[in-house]
Amino acid sequence: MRLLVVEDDKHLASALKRGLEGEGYAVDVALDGIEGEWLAQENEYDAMVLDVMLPGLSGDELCTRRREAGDWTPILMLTARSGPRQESRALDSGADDFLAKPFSFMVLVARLRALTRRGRQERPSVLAAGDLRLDPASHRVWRGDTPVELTPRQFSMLEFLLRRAGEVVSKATILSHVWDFSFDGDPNIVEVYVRQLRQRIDHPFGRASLQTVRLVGYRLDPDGG
Amino acid sequence: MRLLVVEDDKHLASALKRGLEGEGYAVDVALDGIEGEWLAQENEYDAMVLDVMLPGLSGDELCTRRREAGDWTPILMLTARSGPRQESRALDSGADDFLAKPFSFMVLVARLRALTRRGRQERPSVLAAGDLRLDPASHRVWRGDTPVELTPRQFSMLEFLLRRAGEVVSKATILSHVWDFSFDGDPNIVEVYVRQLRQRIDHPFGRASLQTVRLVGYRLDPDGG
DNA sequence: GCGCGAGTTCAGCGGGGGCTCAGCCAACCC
DNA sequence: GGGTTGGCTGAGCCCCCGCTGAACTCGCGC
Repeated sequence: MRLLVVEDDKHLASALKRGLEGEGYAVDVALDGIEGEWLAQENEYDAMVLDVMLPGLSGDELCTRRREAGDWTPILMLTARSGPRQESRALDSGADDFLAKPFSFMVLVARLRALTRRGRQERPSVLAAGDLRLDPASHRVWRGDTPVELTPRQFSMLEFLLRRAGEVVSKATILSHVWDFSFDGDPNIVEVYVRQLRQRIDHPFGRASLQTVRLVGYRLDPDGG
Repeated sequence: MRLLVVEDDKHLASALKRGLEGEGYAVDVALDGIEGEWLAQENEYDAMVLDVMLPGLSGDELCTRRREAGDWTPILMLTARSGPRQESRALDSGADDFLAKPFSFMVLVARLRALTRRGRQERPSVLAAGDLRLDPASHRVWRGDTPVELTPRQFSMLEFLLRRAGEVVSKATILSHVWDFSFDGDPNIVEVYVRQLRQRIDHPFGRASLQTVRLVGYRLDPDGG
């Protein structure tokens, strides 16, 4: 069982490391969000413990970004004080559990054990909106029972839209998440791919799941159109 | 299947490496305990073979420390002489099995096979995708009733793909699991082996079980094509 | 030594996916 | 209705990725 602890308070961080190692975990520690994200990208952990307040990249953001990257490692968030605001934000961003500081070490261990036992199986293996389904692992898409062929870029864009089904997503957001950060080409590319997606997941089936919200962006109907 | 061998006798170490690679394992070698611990920390092996007597850090100590770090990779310990003292120390330190020098290579392979089989919870003895079957123990492959001849590396790659049937696996993932860490050659090698596999398990049977997912990787059809 | 087979490297190719662009159309405002 | 703005469309170019065949190395057995 390998854990990642992201905590900027050095004292707490080393205490957690020693304590959790005593419980039989292998523990990696990062002192800020940037380093944490790097480690999370490069390694496969059985669970992560994130502080909400972090320099560089907050726990919330880090959590969101891991989920967007398709990483469903169990995440336990440490919130500064038991404020319902922080707690709900933590869960919204995709955390599996949270713990308010100050906390008892035994409670932390118990929660972690629950998380790692629950483990990996119940990650949403398939994203869906109505009868539109996408499986990130096998890289395949269906409308109902009909398989749909998509190019990698089309797939990546649909995956992103599905993770935000029901929300309106701006073209800029799509650009920055689906295209490389350094992309500085014609933003029209988003429209081009919207069209390609519609031609593959909507038109042949007489649907309209991918809606235009003029001047704002696009919205994927969570019911599939 | 990836192994770590920690053995300070260079002659024996390289013999083990070659022999085990001939059995289809990817093998990393460390010549002392320190290097061994480093590699064990940084990588996830399917089993480790440790010599008891090692410069730097003895096999016993290394074993103990891996267990303390929460690493329960199956460990086979090589003891210098069949002394009950060494054997019991080996098992006490958390090893799963031991073998007294001098030993027969066939016995080593058999014990390793038992360990890696036991390791993950009761994996099926025969891997299959549709009518494509692979038996890790006897090292044989069939398409339907027709036996298929594969070289060790081809076999190892097919075994890995079968264990992840249905998923898309990237070339980098394949490289790191089927080749050992010191390999830094042309990644094109994966494409070459994909082609060889297709020529043996697909083309003669008019199948297409090994699919290319452009820019992402390869996927073995869990139904065999 | 010689031949063989496995593993690896390499260069060329062919196609398809990514992206651009210019023109068209629909919506909104006056 | 006319103008303006933003989104849609279809064609086309280009380059990257994956495929392929052949050559080379190395170890091993005869």
